[in-house]
Amino acid sequence: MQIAKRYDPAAVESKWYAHWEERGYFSSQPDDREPYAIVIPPPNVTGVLHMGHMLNNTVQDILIRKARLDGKNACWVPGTDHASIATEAKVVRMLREKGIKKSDLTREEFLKYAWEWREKYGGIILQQLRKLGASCDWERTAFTMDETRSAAVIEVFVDLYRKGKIYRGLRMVNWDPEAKTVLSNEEVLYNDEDTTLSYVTYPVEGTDRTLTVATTRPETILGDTAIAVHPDDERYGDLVGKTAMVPLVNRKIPVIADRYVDREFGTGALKITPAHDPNDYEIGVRHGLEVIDVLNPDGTMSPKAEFFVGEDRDDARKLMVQALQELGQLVKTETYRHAVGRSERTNVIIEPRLSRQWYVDMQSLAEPALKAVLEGEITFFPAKYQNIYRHWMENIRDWCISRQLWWGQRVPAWYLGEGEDEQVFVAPTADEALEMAREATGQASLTAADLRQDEDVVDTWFSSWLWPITVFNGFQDEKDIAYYYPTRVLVTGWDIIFLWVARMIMAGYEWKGERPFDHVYFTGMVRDKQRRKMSKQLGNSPDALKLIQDFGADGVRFGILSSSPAGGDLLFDESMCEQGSKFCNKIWNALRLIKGWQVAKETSEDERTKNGMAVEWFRSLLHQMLSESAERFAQYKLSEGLMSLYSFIWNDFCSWYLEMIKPPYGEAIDAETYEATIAFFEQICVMLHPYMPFITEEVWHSLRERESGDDCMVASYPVAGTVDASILASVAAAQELISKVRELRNDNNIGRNDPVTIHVEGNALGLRDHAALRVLISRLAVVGELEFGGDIPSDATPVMIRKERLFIDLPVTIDPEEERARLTKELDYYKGFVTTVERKLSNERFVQNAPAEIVEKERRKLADGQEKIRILEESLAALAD
RNA sequence: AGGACCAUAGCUCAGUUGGUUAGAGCGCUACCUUGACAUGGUAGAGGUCCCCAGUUCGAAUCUGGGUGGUCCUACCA
Repeated sequence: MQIAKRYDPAAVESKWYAHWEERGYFSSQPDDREPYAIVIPPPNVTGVLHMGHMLNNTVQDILIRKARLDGKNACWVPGTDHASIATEAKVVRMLREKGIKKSDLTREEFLKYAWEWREKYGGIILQQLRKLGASCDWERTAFTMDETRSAAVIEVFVDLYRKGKIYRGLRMVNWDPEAKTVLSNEEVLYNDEDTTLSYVTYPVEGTDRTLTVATTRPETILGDTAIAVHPDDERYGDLVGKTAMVPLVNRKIPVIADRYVDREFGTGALKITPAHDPNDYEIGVRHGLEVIDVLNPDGTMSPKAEFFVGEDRDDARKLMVQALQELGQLVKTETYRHAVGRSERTNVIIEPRLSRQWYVDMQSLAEPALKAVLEGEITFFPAKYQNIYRHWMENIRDWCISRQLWWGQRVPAWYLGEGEDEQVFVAPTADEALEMAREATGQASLTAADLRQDEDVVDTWFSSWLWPITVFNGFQDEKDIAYYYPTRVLVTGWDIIFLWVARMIMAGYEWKGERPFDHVYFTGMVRDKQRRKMSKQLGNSPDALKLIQDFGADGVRFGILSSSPAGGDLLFDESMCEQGSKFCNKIWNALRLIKGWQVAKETSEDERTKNGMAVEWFRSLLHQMLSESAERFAQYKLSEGLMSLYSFIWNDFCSWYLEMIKPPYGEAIDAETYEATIAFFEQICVMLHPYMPFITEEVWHSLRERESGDDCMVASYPVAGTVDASILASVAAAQELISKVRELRNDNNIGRNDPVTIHVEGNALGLRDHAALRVLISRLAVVGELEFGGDIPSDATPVMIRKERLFIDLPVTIDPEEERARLTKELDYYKGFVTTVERKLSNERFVQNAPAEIVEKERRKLADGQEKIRILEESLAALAD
């Protein structure tokens, strides 16, 4: 069989992905097997694959492929999120480029454009996931805004309303002036930023004094309705109750006293703008102050400001400062650093705004969700996120769920009447709402036209939090949900622990009475080598698809996983992908080597003996590997698992095992060893498959002819068997000896194929009785003669392996000085070693208190060390002769 | 301001309930084109386990304090 010289990922990957899909390996239906379900964190429907997705989905694919190989009914449900703010913003921008303003469109017209956009771009990211090898059940692809998911959202909204857990409230909210919608607290990100603190004076009527306040928002002065000082502040006590004058607008406002004011900050006097600051609002309520909203929803100054109307808040701020300066009411300005809240989606500065919105009362939802995590019903990996989770859950605040957008599920609330008389009817449909309205009012003549449906949609996360239930159509149909739910593990970034993870847990208990998943695996942030976040602005985010092109999907999967323990940030470096593609090449070349061998029925006895041992040795090693890897999977130590496989394949399999059994040039290998080797390679393929699915499938098929349906992806994961410790030990000793010989060759410039002689003292390493070991050493160390007894040449180099001595006789004479130096260095090491052990053992308290086995171990260490010193000194003395 | 987590080789990280004069991968250095692979091989250098104190026969590991970092929450005129 002719095998290409180079591994060609591109061709291999598309071939096998199509094959798997065609065979239906990705799809899952309930059956008698144990279910293993994962729901994907749905990427934004208009998004493109970035490094975060690559990490996240590689992890999920590894877990799901491993489960499949373990014989479980693996089901990975893919889908996308409608991401109302982000998508609506994109559609608005697209329309603007076409010269269409959103404000000129009706809701229906806009939604038509949005759906078109979604049809066109909505599948891109899912196509890209295929390139990565993701083995999702594509037939189950869901969308948070499709019919099933939307119906669930409405059902849940109505259900919560009827339970009294959803209400409407007038509050200060986080307003995004670009998206022109309210946001939840979790969608606002705070960062320290430099701003200017302006000191402004207000004249106080009936006195010749002024009050100076410090503010970062001079433009909101136009909406001031009071000045507050601390009641115990002696500086201002006599001014409380007097009237101050707002600059420019010349409005008369009271000077009030309130304990909220911090006497230490600024001047100790605080301007109160109830419309534009949450604390000012509270103070306003306490003192019955007027609320003057000087801003429009888009962040420009409203007519109520009287000045700078129509100017953006930033421009208005500058104009205001200028105006104050001209009036002589600006005392000074200074730079001030404080936390500024920005919209997670649009990155604009959040504007506090008073408005009426829908809220979910979180208290009762949070209780079982908190308990589940604290009591270990749901386990977090890594565990440290439990603390963060607990802290948030114990201090949870109500969730603002309405959004002033069109792209999303419309709030199922209908209103009758205006103002004070307004009545609300929450129902799944307009008809039911109408029925309710007729009943409530006793007016059978009411028609649909009398009711107005709420204009808002619900928060995207209000559909996402139902995801583990709705992807299995869990509000309509029992079949799938009963089988797959709870899912096994959720894999997601820790940054959405509150936005998503916590809320899914709440929803799980609220509607299914059960956890949505057993485990949560938190991935870290993907950063660049300098630990900077990947971002478009910095241009440090590599093109995911180009990486796959350059290194192959397997190479990229290797690179992205090889240094990213759960919860830890991933410092992405392309060179890790390169290492992955080199690894593919290594595996590929092992295949080429094996497939290049001639197989014979009969080979020499030496060969068969040696190979028999090599096969048994490697079998033990493989079993050891398997039992270790089970624990690693259970603990989600995936990168460790990959790295140990890497070393197992590269070092143990390629560098040792294959070299051990490699037939001499021009000769053939015996059929038995050959078959065993093919079987080993197959098991290696299966073990590596979850990490690197493509090359393993290709190698699997190159190893031998297969019947249709005999694919690596659906093979059985090997089971750990017994480990022969004695064979591992004797081969390890042989490896040590072989390395010593190589080291000596290297140090003395002796060619790889120049034979050396080894003199064995006594029965060192049991070599007298172990033919296989003798052949092995002779072959790998290129030993001409292996001699027992007889005279040992005085210039032969002694080496210590396991307390036993052998002499390596090189075809050149070693410089006695260099040899002395080498031996002295080794002697020094052991002397130091023995000293520390002796010190320990001569300490009576150690001998008394330490466990017997530890003391015994130390005694053995001492004896071994002393023996080595004896031999080394002997050798040094011999050298002196 | 309160809290969480972290600090081990140049870099990224392992290091079980305290018990190898501290490990891996990458990188670095030297040598080697040999017949699967130079996308390779052989070897080497490189660490006061952040600092100080304590507990202990014994501390990278446990406790306290300090320093530095990351993050969360709340507030911030």
